[in-house]
Parts: sequence; C-alpha cells; structure tokens
Amino acid sequence: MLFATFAVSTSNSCYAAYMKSVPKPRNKAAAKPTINDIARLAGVSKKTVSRVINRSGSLHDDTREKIEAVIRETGYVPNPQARALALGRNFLIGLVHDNPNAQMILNMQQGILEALRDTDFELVVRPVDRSSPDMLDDVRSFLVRQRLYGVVLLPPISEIDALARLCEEVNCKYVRMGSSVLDDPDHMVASNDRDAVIEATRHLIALGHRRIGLISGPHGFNSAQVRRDGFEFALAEAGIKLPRSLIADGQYTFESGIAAAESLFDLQPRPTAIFACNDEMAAGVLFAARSRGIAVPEELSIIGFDDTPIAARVWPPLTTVRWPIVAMGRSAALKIIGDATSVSPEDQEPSTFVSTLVRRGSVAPPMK
Amino acid sequence: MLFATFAVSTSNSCYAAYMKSVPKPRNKAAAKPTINDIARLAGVSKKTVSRVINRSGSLHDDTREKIEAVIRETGYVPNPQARALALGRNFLIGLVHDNPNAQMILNMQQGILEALRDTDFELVVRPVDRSSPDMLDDVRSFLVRQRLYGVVLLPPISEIDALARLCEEVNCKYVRMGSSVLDDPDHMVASNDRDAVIEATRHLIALGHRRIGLISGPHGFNSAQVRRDGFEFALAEAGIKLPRSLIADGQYTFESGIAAAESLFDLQPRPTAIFACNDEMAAGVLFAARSRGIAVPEELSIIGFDDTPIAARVWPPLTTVRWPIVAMGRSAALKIIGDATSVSPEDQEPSTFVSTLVRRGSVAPPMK
DNA sequence: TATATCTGCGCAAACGATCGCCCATGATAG
DNA sequence: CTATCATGGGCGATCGTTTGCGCAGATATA
Repeated sequence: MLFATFAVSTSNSCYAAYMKSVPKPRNKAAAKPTINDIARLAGVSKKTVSRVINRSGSLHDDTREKIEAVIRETGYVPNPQARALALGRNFLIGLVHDNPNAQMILNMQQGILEALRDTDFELVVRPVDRSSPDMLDDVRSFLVRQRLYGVVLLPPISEIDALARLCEEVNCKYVRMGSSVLDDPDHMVASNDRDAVIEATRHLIALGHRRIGLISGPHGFNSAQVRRDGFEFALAEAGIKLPRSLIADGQYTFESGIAAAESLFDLQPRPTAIFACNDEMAAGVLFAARSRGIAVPEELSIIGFDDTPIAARVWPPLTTVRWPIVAMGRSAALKIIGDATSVSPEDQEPSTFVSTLVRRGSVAPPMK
Repeated sequence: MLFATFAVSTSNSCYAAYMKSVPKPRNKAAAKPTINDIARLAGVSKKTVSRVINRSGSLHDDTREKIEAVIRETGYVPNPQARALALGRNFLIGLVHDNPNAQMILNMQQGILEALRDTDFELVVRPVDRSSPDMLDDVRSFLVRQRLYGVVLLPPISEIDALARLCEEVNCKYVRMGSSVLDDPDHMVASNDRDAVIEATRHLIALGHRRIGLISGPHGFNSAQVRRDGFEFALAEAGIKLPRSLIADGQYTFESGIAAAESLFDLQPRPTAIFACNDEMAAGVLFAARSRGIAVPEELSIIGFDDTPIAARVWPPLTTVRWPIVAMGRSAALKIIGDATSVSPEDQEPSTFVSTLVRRGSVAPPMK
C-alpha cells in the first residue's frame, strides 16, 4: 500500500472510527493520494488542505508550508472530477467555431494549448452550425452540461452578440476573436485588420497600380466589412475612384475566389492588381489566372490575407497579410484562465494584435 | 505554480446569478432536474432510474416506460461530473497527436466529432512532443488525471507500442491510426496505402515513364516505409531498375520536398516523373520545378499522397492519392464508444479503408 | 480581570451519480 | 401446502472535493 510508510501524526479517534467503518478496500491498483491522506499526514483537516490548494482564507505560514511539503512529497494532485462536481465548474476550455478556415482553427488550437500547457485545463473542441436554428440551444447545453470554465469564440460566430449574452447568462467566461476592436477588452482579442489592409493597398498604389480589384468576404462578416473599409479608405486617400464593377463578392472559399476572379478578368480594361480578402480566395485568383494564361505578377498582382501555409506554397508565393493567430489564441486563453493561475497576475493580456504585410512574389509594378 | 485557484467571491456571485436566472423562458432544460426528482416523479428509487439510464439490470417494461416518459418530459440529463466521479471514468475522448500534417489533424477531428455528435462524449485534443523523454509520462498523467474514456492515437506516435501498452495499463480504450494493417482490428484503423501507391506508380508506368523519382517520408515512420515498399514493388513488377540515386529523403514537409526535388533535378538525365510520399512534399516539388522553369506536367509529372486541400489549389492541380481520413476518424471514434451507445451494436466498424488515386493535371506522358 | 474582536482551523453536509447488498413478490417444483 | 428460486426494486454507502457554520485560543481594549 502506498502510504503505509507515512507516519500518522494524529491519533484522531473520529478518523479511526471512519476508517473502521469502511466496509472493504477499493481496488488499490490505482491508489492515488487523496486530500484525506494529505490532511492526515500533515496533521490538519481536509478544509485546511483545501485552503492552501485554493489559496483561500488565511492560515499560519507554518501550517501552509507543512502542507505544501506533504503535497510535494506525495505528488498529490486533486481529482478533477471531484472538484468539478463540488465546484459546479469544470477545468475545461471550449473552442467553439463554425468551420472557418481550417488552418486558422488549428493555429488557434495551438495558441490556446500553449497557454494551457502546465495548467490543469484541457481544451474541448466543438464545431457548430451557424445556419441551424438550434445553434444557440446547442451551445447552451454544451456550456451548461459540461460546466465549461470558459470558451473561445472564433469568427464568424464570435460576431453574434446573442452568443456572448448566452455565455454571460450561464456564467461562462468567454473571449471573442475578431477583426475589429470592441470596447470590451476583457472579452475580445482582435487584430488591426483595417490598418493592415490600408498598408497593403498603399503598397499596390505606390507601385503604380490604379485599377485594383477587390474580392470581398461574405456579407454580414465583420472581418469582411473591416477589410473592405480599409481598402476603400486607402484608394480614396490616394484620390483613386473605385467603380462598383471592381468589387467582386467572395465567400472566403477557394472556389468563390476563382469565380470572382473570372468576373474581374472579363472587365475591359482588366484590373492590374487584385486584393483578395483572404488567402484561399487569393489562391483562387492565381489559379484562375493560370487557367487563362495571365502571367503573375507581370500582368496581374495579387495580395491575400491571413498568411496561411498555402500562401507560401503556390507559385509565385503570395504577398499577404500575416495575422498572428497563434499569439492571439494564447492571449485569449490566458484572458480566460488568467485569474486561475498565479503567473504574473499584474500584466494584462493584450487585446489588440498587429497584422503585418508579408512581401512575396505575387506583386510587381503594372505593365506599361 | 502547481494548482489553479479560484476567487471565492467570483464563485459566490456567479452562483447567485445562476440561481437568479432560474425563472427561465423555456420550461425545459434551465432548472436542472436531478435523478432524485426523476425518481420522485416516477414513483421509484434513484437506483431504478439509474438502471434505465445505463441499460443495466432487468426491470419491468411498465416501469421503464414510465421513467423514460418522465425523463423525456423533464428534459433530464445526468450530470457528467457526478457520473465521472462515481464511475471513475470520464465521458471524454482524447486525440493525441505529434504534429503531423495539420490538415490531417483537422480532418481527423471532423471525423471523430461526427461520431460523437448526439452522444454524451466530448473531444479533448492533446498534442505531445515525441522527442521529449517525458512523453510517456505526460500521456499517462493526461489519461489518468482526466480519466479518459478512450483515446485516438494519430501517426506517427500511433506506431509507438509503448503507448498502446500504456493505454492498456491505465485501462483506457484506444485506437491507433495507421498505414498498414495490424492484426488487432479492435485497436487499429488503417488504410491500404501500399495498394494505392502501387496503383499510382502503375499509372505513371502505363503512361510511359521509366525514370521515376521517389521522395520518401522520414525514417522510422511506418507510413513512409509502406509507401516506399509499394513504389518499389510496382517498379520491380514492371521490370524497371531503380537506382538508389532516384530515391531522395524527405521529411513530410514542404521545404524538404523542395530540397529533395532539387537533388533529383540535378541528376543526368532528370527523372520524368516524381512520386512524393505526401502532398506537402509534392507541392514542394512543383514549387521547385517552377523556380527552375521546368514545365509541369510537360517536362515533369508529379504525384502526391493525402489529397489535402493544397493539392487542388496549386497549378496544375496535383494528381494524388485520397485517404479517407474523415471516415477513418469516425470509425475510430465509433470503435471506442461503440459499446456505450445503443446504435446497432452488432455491425463491427471497419478497420481497413481504401485509398484511391485522384487524377488531376500534374501527370502527363513523358516527352519523347 | 472581564469582555469584545479576530484568527486559524475542524466538523459535517452538500455535490449528483453508481452500485453492493438485502428484501418483497410471484412462480415453480417437490 | 410449503420450500426454493428468480426477479424487480429500494436503502444507503461511496467517489474526492468544497464550503457554511461554529468553536476554541490569542490578542486587544477597558
């Protein structure tokens, strides 16, 4: 038996009676120390051990150190299931998303997991269907049943205010990932997409491009709106008129990028550059250009957004905007578990991250 | 520090908020009924309710139907935390992986989540570091602490026998994903990579290719070995000699594909076709060919493996082998939770899946 | 010295299921 | 007609924590 060698420092008759009342020993194969063992070895009560574990209440330094020593010595780890039951709250962080870019989800997971490493938290992933009328109920039952400690909401569903209200209602911490800064830094991690798009568009303009096409994101997406705003601002700033025909609707998918590019290619004269609101669509533009024999970047410059792996794998590699998703995921997770871990509680996690232009081979000055 | 802490005041206030939110619009799931409520409403004991929930023991049809009616009526859902504590087993499925292809992880998650949909199970993701000496201990503490119901092991770490033994030891169900069939169908889901590679290679040979290069996967990977075996088998079968110089080492990464392609391009004469053991490396070959001005598929045919999204997004789109990862993930999850769900317990989940050749634009007959 | 105020700490009751045992009931055999 | 058995169903212990309440003992104030 694991603890037979430990000295029992108190002869508590109540405890002895308790031990005697146990009808039969459980399977001791998975014998792990419980809080009772720690209390017995330290000569205190469970409550006191719980106090040092949860840093609640005040207690003598001697007592605390004694208990901490015993914990360290036995390698005691509190049982998460029992904690969850007593606390009514689980040590799980949920990642709720609605099938946006696959690479983005994975980078997000990576960032969150980095923050959760060496903590007691685990990551639970949960895709939802935004178009389903039951979506809110699904999420609600997910949060309530699993008693999640917190959730990270990925765009585009992070833009649904009802979801945020739901989290408040069921008392679940949450962080919304987004493309524009809300006035709620505790529940929001965002990037400065607008500035980055302005920078990208200025880059094209500086090279001499004047007929620049835009492939937008789907309607109703905040990120799509913000990126389009930045694009239009940069053009207006340079005094360039933007005819409606140069704006093509996209759906953030490769195929929609191809379709949008086809429509832009049919214009007379053709745009000399295209800004696509994400890399998937930019890859579609490149694909469509190749199909038509349009040389990139000689006859057509392309800029994407996201800097997903595909941007660097196509030929020519795409100039794009790098979005620090991993760092944002880490920050989001730290915002949620921040008060539960004792790692430097002072410095606030940043809420805004800077996206930067990555110059590769898909951009060149326009032909004369 | 070692343990997470809770702010007591937060916990209290949220409890109050939760209690206040009980007068709820929907009469269904907000006020969570307990098993005691069900027992009282049905006029039976907790134990009997538990019997119908867990399908254990035998009991009168009248009793069962009565209880089921009450459960349906009240929208009762058993508390997962309490179940986990009493059962010593959580309703969580773990996905343990060591950073292989990102797209593969995501497809895997999708497949598993499809199987878990409408069950009480959730998916917990856990990346590990295979090169770390603590890897086994990390996984062990993960399994033991979270009391996982089961885990899905992704390649390449699925090939580590010690991991499988560890799962047995801690009494955790597991399924290993792989590229070759082991003799343990209960714990293995595999695809017939070898046959698929043979088919792909035969395809190249039938078109007239004789100098075919191979970019292998990293040493020690079973999938790499199996794919290489298939390649060599198909060449031998056609009586084609394979000089060692036509085999280049790859690491399953885009960059290693570029490097391996460069070395093959330096050969005199150059190979007319290259089989890369995954799409990432195949994309690297295409990238390297473009850099050198080698026309694909006119001067060089390329075949990849996996059919990840990138294969269809580059130009020309890559001929590749499609691996039914999503279906395999679903099957793996069903193998684990199969006996816990009442969905047709008779039909065994398949252990072997068929990979098929997808013909796209990166293959053509060799030039004369 | 007596009273009031803290402070550290323990007892025992939740938390919400599961499950070992025991009992009641009706059927069947001797 | 009684003894044995099979079977549906209940009581209460248990899983390992957290926490409300209360009680000593120490310190401060009058």
